Amino acid sequence: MHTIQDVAREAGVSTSTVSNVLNGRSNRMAAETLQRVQSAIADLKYRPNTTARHLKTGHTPLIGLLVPSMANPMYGFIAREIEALAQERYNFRIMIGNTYRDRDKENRFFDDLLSHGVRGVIIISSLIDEQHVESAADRGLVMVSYDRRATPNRRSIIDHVTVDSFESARIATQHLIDQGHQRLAFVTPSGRTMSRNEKIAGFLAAAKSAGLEKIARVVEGTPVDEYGDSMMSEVGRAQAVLLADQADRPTGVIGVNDLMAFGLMAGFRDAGMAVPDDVSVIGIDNVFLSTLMHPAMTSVRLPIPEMAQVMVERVMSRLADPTIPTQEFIFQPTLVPRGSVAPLR
Amino acid sequence: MHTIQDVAREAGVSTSTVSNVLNGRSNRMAAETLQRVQSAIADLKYRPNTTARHLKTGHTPLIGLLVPSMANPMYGFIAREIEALAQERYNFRIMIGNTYRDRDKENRFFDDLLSHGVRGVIIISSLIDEQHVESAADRGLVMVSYDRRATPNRRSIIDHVTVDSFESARIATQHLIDQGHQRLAFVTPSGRTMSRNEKIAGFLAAAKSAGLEKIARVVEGTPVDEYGDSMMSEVGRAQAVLLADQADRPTGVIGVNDLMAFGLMAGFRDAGMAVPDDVSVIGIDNVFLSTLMHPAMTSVRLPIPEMAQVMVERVMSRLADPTIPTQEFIFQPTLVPRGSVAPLR
DNA sequence: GAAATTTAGTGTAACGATACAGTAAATAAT
DNA sequence: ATTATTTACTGTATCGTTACACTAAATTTC
Repeated sequence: MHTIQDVAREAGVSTSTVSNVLNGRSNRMAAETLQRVQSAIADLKYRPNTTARHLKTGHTPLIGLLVPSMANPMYGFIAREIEALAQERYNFRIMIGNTYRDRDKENRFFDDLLSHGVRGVIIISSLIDEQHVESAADRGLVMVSYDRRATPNRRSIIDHVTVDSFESARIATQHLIDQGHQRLAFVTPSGRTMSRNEKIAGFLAAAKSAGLEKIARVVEGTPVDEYGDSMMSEVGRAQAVLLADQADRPTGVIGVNDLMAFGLMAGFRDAGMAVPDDVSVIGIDNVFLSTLMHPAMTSVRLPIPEMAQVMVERVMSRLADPTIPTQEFIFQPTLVPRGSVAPLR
Repeated sequence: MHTIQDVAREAGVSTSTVSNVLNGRSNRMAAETLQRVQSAIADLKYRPNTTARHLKTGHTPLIGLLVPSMANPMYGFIAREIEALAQERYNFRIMIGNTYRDRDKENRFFDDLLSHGVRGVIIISSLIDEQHVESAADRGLVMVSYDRRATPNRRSIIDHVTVDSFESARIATQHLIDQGHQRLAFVTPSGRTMSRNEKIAGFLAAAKSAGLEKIARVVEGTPVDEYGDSMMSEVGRAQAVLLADQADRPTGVIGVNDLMAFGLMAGFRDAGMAVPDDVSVIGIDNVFLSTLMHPAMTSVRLPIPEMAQVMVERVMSRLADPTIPTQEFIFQPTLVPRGSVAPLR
């Protein structure tokens, strides 16, 4: 690996001049000098040392990305979008970590990010309490949070980019109601997150507006542990078997997300029920796998590419100018009807 | 953020002494001094600047991870395993990138890794030609390659950790043969990778040993573009529809991987065929979603956690001592029978 | 009791870049 | 013709660490 000094020597100029070339200040030199420096750079295949740059400037072309689990196809999809945008549009790379919705793991990642000098962070976490995220922002991190609403009437020091979770569950529920379903259930793993709470509220609101609030049920399964969300489906599967066994079993079931709903479909089948003939199932996320299920699963689409774009733009803008006020961006979900929901017989 | 100087001042010692404490050379000082430094560190909540450390020592606790696409659940799973191990066991973080099986993207990532001073790299890529990977290793990267065999009779400068792809396809095919299937097809997207080639060979070998080589067919679909492997299933789906339309259509079909096989199952259903009654389908990878399919999909398990562990251990060992000779690690796959394969009627 | 060794530190030059002040020569202004 | 300004650079301190050479005092050895 060559250094800027090698280039300077090769081109017969000072390191300052090479640095100027590197940083686009070529107006300060003769065209011929620029040429010489450029060919020296090319000849030596010189690439600036990001670490040294960083130490001097305080900036590093890296952003942190915290996801609950990369093994969850939804987060894999979001991560892919974010990485691609950051890389192609801004030449930034991604430092990624699994946090398993664990506050301590999140905190440890913040520490590492700080010690690496990384200042831009996108965090996918929907833990109820975001105190630790706020205090990480206090320590200098430029934070964009996904899947969480801002606290109302309170100026936050972090950006929030989220889908309207209330609405996503509401339209899923409404879809079931529109198909004549009355005995409704919403299934979630145990352990409350902000988006889960909102979805529950959306579910309940839809049920209530149809006069169904008395029989609408929120079913809380076992917790989803750190093994990253393959558990999610298993929880759904187990709950479906339990639900199927009940006399007044629901005819329309909403999964807190697609993985849960996949599990629900499998579980109902395990219990001898047909989807959608005996029970309708709907998920939220619209991961690409929904179309591969049998029947293809009805779901609620989240505009991930659009949201990823806003998240990346936001970190980048606020990294460039930290005085920009934070904002909350709320995206609207849309229903994607497929085969797992049928009219009530 | 405090620096080592702040700590030195606070503790009333030199920065050298603080550095010694930081690097575990506490034998060189009085117990009382160690105490003072430690409490200064705690009081100031001091954390060493990784960047400055790196510039000085040439080491950075970061490894690069190249995956074709994080949106592919298989790679998400592998990435999760690798990240967790690197973090928990070695306190290393991960710089990740999607490469879409594109040599230029891989090369650009190598450049960035080098400029960031990252030396340990795990690359998941199975491009036929690994010249560029070798030359990245020449430039100083400690490489561990997944899903590729080493070139026979040739000492490589990169480690290879892979499942026996030939065998994975062979046992999948043999399973179909054992169930009485004779008209076999192996479906892959167009574009050859090393592991795809080996799987094709394994498929053909199994067919041949059963005297079926004349009718065994390798079906190559359209290419899978950069949109990261949701395409994979779509290719399978389209090919299944095409296959279903043929008079001598296969009764046993192997997908190059689970995503492909998911698509195949969906496509056969689209064409009015029942799985497994009319056609048996088997995948390779055994992603957790296989169990959620209807019917649950038979697949071939790859020992990912074990492989991830070897990969991480290998980068770490060779990072510590680059003179360690490279090795090839080949893991054996196992059949996981489920419901998508049935005896030929 | 002098010399040798150990203990408990310290001082300073790097690592590879950039920022900023400085400068010599060329050109422009009056 | 003198001064002012612009052009085209260069020198050096600095970012936060660590490595290594160094030292003064205390202890051990002979």
